[in-house]
Amino acid sequence: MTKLLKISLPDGSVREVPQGSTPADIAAAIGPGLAKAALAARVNGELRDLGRPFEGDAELALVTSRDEADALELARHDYAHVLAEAVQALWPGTQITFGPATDDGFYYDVKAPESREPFGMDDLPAIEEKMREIIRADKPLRREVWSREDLIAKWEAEGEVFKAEWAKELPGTEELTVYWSGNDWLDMCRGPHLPSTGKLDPDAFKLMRTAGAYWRGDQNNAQLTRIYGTGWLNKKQLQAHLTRFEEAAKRDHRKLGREMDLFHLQEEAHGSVFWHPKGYRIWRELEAYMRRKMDGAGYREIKTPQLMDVRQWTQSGHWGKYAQNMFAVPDIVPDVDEESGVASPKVADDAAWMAIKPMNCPAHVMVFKQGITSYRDLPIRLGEMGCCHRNEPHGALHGLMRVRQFTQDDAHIFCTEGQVVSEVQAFIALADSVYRDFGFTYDIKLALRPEKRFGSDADWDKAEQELRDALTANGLEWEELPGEGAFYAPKLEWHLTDAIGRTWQVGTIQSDRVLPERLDAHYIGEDGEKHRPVMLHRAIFGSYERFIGILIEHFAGKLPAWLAPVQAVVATIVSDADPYAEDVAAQLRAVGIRVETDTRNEKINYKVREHSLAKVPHLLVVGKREAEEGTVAVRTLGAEHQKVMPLAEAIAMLRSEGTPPDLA
RNA sequence: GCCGGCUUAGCUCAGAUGGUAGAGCACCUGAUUUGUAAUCAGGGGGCCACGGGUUCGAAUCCUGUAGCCGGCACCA
Repeated sequence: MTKLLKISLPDGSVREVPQGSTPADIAAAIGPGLAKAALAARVNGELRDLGRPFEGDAELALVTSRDEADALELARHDYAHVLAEAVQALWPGTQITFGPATDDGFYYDVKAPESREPFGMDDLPAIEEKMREIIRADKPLRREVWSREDLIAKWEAEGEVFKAEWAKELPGTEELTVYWSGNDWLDMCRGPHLPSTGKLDPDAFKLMRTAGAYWRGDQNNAQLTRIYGTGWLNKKQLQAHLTRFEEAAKRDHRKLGREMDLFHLQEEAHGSVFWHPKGYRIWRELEAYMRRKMDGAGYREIKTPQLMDVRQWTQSGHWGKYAQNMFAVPDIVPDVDEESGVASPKVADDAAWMAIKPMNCPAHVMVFKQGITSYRDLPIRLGEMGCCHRNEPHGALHGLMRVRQFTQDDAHIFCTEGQVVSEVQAFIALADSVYRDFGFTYDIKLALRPEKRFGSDADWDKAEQELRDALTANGLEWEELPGEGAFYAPKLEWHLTDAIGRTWQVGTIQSDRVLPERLDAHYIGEDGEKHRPVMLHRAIFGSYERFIGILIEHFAGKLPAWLAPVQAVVATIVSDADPYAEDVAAQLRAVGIRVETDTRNEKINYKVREHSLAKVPHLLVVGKREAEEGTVAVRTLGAEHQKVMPLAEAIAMLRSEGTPPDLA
């Protein structure tokens, strides 16, 4: 007699079913509605196909579209498969590789057949149409276990060199599976999948773009075409996503930077920013804010050279590791032809080379090393608004977010072994207070030792544990990222979440025992002997350029009043009010409010529109009435109506709103 | 750096099939003195990214370079 399997359901009930039963059978037994709605199953917590038989007694939870995270993951994975099937149906000879789900959809990396060019945007509509066909055909997705040899043979027979390569490396110990789409197409895949392509909504996905991607993420390998799509459970979700996508485009800092006249970039200095008066005003406010924060936290600000002899960078290890990303400058005087004024620099073979600093650390160690430091002086916290240059790969440059010249809110804390945890704790608190002031929430990640690194394992163990201890002491949770640390130190990273849910890595603290060693920094301990200090590298904004870019996108250009380049505009309705407008502006200026007047001969509608688009927080409209009564009509950005108030009240309001959060 | 795309006035963009450029906004001038998101009229403005080639003739075709855009790789 065959033994019945006991399947327990989330409601606590237990069903007994014969061997070979599947979650789909249970769903059908419960009711036809559930049978139709079921997309997959969680069997003992593991997400599985509906049609995959139980292997023993189990806890079962059926997954429907109400289990959104699971349902989306399944749908996106299936969209990816359908995408690959569609591309191969349209262009036989296309090689397929991988196609995972992403945060908002899916992609598949493919290689176009030799007979045609790589796929491009123009191909997307045809592929989408073919995908819809496959979805409407409601092809069953069937799991099958294959031997490794059969898989390799299949891929080799079909000229799928990437798939064959991968199959050869799959561990022999694991059960290898394929999924059929109907009876005519299959892909090697761990699964799980929906029961059939018809469970996908043909109107809930959209192919977004194509891009190059390397096979297995290695730039020495073949370049494939990655086809990106966004995929959802229904059309409404897709629409909502596309709207969000447009929203993100509207707040693009490159676009707003031009519209708001904050900065520009140009070919002659690509990757370096030309800050305009309004953009630099934001910078100055941020810098003043950060100085107050750092002064208050016991940092002392220094300024160190832009150019240092390459010897210094060799000693620190940066020249060896990053020379290709550094700007090197020969220490020479170019010949100048007196007549023509033409300079012709020649670099002698024995010329001394200098390099523009790509970071501030070695220079800070040099400052630390001046004189003799006692343990009584520690910790020493040296801060610098350090302007650095890195010759980034050209394809990496992106507006303010990735530049070749940037200024960090940098600092290095030199401390004893025993002070590390409390210094990290203090920094965690400082960073928190800053991010709160800007209205960001964040997640903290701990990046652990990379494969290529300096320093002993014992030191790495200690350094990583100190960071964990500091987080624990501050009652915080974190995620660990193996292999992501810097070559000299593990790091904590602050990942901010902005107003539309995107994340940005900004702040960091790294506990470094390598650089003090390499540059021979020491202090005199209680015992009168020389000791190595630990060096904590840390930044909160990261770089001013990038942080301003993030702020622009976070606030969609509508910066809080304390950061707004122009905090108020006094606009006149009739020219009779001009003298009063100037008087109002003068009074505002006298209390430190950044104000402009607009007395142009234009309609008030025109002025309101223009200053609203310029994202000026407050518009003070004055006409005959206000001039006579000593009032202003205040129109706040985003509001549909205005409020008439006595000038004194308006000044008080603007002063309070324009006060930086740390001074409020 | 790699793959694909793009580059026309300050900005956003039109300019099949080759015949040396156009709109809106912005700017300037004039009129208008206006009550909360575009007043009207006139005017000026372009080495069509840059270099080479094909052609009687190139913004249009070919080619090289640069920058930008979307990714990839990189990110001390």
